[in-house]
Amino acid sequence: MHTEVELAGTDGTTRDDGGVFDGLTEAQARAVRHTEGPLLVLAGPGSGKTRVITRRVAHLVRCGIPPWQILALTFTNKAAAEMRQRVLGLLGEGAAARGLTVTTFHALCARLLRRWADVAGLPGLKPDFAIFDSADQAALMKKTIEGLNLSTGNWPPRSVLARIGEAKNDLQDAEAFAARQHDFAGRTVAKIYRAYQNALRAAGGADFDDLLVLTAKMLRENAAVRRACRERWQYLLIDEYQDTNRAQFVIASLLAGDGRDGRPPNICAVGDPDQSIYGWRGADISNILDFEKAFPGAEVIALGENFRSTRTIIDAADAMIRRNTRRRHKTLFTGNPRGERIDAVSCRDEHHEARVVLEWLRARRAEGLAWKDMAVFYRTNALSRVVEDELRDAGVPYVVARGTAYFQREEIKNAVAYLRVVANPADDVSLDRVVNTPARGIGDATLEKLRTVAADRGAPLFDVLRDLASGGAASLGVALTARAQNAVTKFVRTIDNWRDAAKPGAFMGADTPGDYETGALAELVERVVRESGLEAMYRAGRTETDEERLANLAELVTSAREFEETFDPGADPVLTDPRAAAAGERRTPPDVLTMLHAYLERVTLVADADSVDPAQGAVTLMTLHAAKGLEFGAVAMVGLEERILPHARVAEMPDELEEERRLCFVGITRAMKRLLMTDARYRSFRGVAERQIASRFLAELPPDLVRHTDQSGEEFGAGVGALERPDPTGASARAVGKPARARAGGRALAEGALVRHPQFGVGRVESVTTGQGARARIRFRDVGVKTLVLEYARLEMIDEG
DNA sequence: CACTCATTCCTTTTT
DNA sequence: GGAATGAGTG
Repeated sequence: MHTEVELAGTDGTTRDDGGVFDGLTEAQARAVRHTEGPLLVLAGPGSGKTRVITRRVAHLVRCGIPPWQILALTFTNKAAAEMRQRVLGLLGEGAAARGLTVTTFHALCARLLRRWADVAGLPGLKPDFAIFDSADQAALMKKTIEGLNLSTGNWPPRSVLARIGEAKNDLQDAEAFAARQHDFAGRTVAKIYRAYQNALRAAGGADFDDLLVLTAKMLRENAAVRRACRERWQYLLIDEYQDTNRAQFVIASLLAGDGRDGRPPNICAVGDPDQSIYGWRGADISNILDFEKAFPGAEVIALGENFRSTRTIIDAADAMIRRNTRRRHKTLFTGNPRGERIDAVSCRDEHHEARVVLEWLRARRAEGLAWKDMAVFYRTNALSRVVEDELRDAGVPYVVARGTAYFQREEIKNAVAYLRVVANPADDVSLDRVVNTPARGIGDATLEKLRTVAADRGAPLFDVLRDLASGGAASLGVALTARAQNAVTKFVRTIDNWRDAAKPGAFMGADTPGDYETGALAELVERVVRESGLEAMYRAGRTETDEERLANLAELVTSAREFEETFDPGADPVLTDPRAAAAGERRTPPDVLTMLHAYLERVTLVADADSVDPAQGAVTLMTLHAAKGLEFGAVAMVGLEERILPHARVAEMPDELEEERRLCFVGITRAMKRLLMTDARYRSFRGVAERQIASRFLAELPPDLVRHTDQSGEEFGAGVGALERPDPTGASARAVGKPARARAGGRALAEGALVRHPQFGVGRVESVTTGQGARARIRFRDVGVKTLVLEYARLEMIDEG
């Protein structure tokens, strides 16, 4: 990266020793200068937070602190990468920063656990544990609930997981949780909690929450581990401190110490209580509100001056956020010009809203702003689709910030599941996914028998498969066809072959002394993609999506290669001795299995926000949550309606209103120059148009700062959206889109007709049903056959056929 | 055992 | 509007 350019361009600084203080305000400089003892930096939006953090790290190093004694923690990989990049820019890429640890909470915990799990007395957790993401968690939870003969209808896996997650964030293990439950529902959840943890450990897994909880437990209960960590990291810096939960607070406190050993807690927490938006995930805003209670004698520095936005935007944001009660007073102000008023437009429905947003963005473009300097924010992901359609139809380039999307794709999940089984054959969840994908004759009936054996033995399923492969069905006491047995044997061989290839000291099956060769991991990934049959499976399909899938699999190999190339054992907090790393000493190179673990860790811990890349020349679409920490010249916020922002949940949980207001505050303060906020009078949820009320937050903005136009009564362009335009009265909205006969674009639809779908493109109708919920089966030229509900599918008639 | 078709449910936000 | 699940057929 061009760190030098960036450095000179944004700061005007040089590499001179005094450079770290150049261009800083008095308050910023104080925060940089403070090195010993607890420090809390209350950094308002656009107050130069990142700059302060990076300068502070550079200053510490300049003061003679060895870089490997510094630990900087963030919440996202992107934030970590950015911070590292900027620090390196200040210090130079060379040895000056070697050993500096900049990472996320979750990644740090994963590493610490791998390093010490077996010595720290964490029952059942093996160092090669797999990290279970939310999809894995849900799958395992479903199995667990069914295993207890409970119904997933009464005990929805997602809500049970949410409850257990809350308990975990509060550091209650299954026993502690059980002790607090007195009613039937609570006791049942406690039972599920215990069973879930057992299943998780049996599968050699740890979920996201476990990473934090177990690390907190380990640091608390194991003095040796605690000492080792404290010895290594003497200076602790935590970004977005307002988002820390109880477990993270405990980890931070234990790493910082309480000063009783004669060393002051050198913890620097940076954050803004007004931007705390992860309360639902267990983040505890009291951590930052009561920082001085936890760390007596802490210095507190408020950065209230905003360098990002116009005065209008800052004044509006400040007026709104002042209504919150749970906050630390901090006046927002800016020396920037007043700028334009905020645009607020009331629209007729979501399609009209999308059109309004499009035209507004075009106007900004006409004023000379680049697409990449514009963004659209929304409260829920579901709101993005209509905007996407509009931008796509208009030919406006856009990207949706969905970093996890790539790894959620079926083909990638499959390939990753194979890799996870290679890394850890006990991972039953991943094994379930791949054992018969692609179909290889190991069907449900066969698996059911083998699962029973595994359950009886209390062993992972793969062990049973392996025994079957070597000893035959009779040895397990089950009856299986020879065909099934052969299929299993072949599968086990395949997996074991890969494992052998990845074993320490082995290189693609052959023993290779000496260094780890870059490319070995990518080669393993490539082999898995090919030999698993996944490649052949997607190659067999000839549709465009199959081609896309093949391309994605190829991309996975590339990503593994890139990972290898950028992997730096010296930067790893626990793999190598930091002093040795700092001295540039060569260490034992990692084996392929170690690399595989590290790679899977990386793959599992990606977040949506990680994928935001403003370098592309496109409008960025994202949730308000993902927007935190970013800035754009022009921002459009859609869906400013009651039950959306603030979210409907507030009706039941009034306490959450303040967090919704903070979310709105975060959105507003991302805008540098121009801001548009829209609401729609009618909006469709699950296909039903509902009457909407403008958000109370709009009314909280000082009227003189806003230019409001009400277009909700106006007519707008007919055409594509005509079918589902709701009736203005709302009462008969459903009737409008439900003609007795199947129609598209107002014309009768019959077999053989040629139609266009806004997303799927051109297709021919194969069959059609009439009446309530009329559907048409359409063969699309590009995406294959789809069955669409005519009421919702915005079909355009090309030829009646 | 694999594939196709129909029904159900869905909706916060994410490491 | 669509994904995920479940029933039924070849």
